[in-house]
Amino acid sequence: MQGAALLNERRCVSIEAFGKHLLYGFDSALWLHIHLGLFGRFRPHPSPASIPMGAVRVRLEGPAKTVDIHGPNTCELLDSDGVDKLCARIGPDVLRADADPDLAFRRIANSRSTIGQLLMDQSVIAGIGNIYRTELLWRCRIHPQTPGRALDRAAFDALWCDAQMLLAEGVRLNAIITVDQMMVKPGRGRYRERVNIFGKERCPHCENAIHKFSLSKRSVYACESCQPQADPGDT
DNA sequence: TTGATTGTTACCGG
DNA sequence: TCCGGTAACAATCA
Repeated sequence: MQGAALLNERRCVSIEAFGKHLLYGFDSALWLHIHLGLFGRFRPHPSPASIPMGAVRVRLEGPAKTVDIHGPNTCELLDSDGVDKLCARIGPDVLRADADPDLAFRRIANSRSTIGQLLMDQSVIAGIGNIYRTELLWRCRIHPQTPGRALDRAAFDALWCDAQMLLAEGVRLNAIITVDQMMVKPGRGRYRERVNIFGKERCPHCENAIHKFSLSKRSVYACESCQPQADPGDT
């Protein structure tokens, strides 16, 4: 936070997103790097906003709106060199036009780790979180414990395309929605009606029980019937 | 009041 | 070099 004063009265001239990392470019060649992590939140207020409430790390003030950023995982100032280093360690972002899916495929195809773990590794593919991991793999009929090297190019391409589509919808509706035919944002509440198997007990496709287990220290769900595990001999 | 959780990184050891 | 495990940190909700 010691650098925050450097941005006083500065104008934000560009905003970039690399996966879940946000970069606000200022006319002073400085970048504000924000990662919201698990708990970070943007809270908008009409301008002029009153005194910040709670643990506000950054306030971005415009003529009409003011946005307070609470509880980000990362909140720091970077110069161009720092931005280059950050970009170098983030894998291709499915939502970016300049993303290179070949790079993601090579990293997956050369890894003994499971696809469930690899999808959570931001240096492999950026932007996919825990809910999208479960939902994408279910939609593509891939078991989370399939080794990366067992995934063929066609399966990867299907996964990449579905991720592009789902994440774009997520941006459009500002909500994680992975069920088909939900073109509008549902009302407030939890995700139960927005997802297929995450946090569910039954598979909507075959009605079999959903298996919950831990992968990369996070809960993952799978339908053992719709997402059969690869024969260990295949790897 | 407590536990779970839409995430990431550093560090250590095998 | 790769990978697994652990710890740290953040805020909110049921």
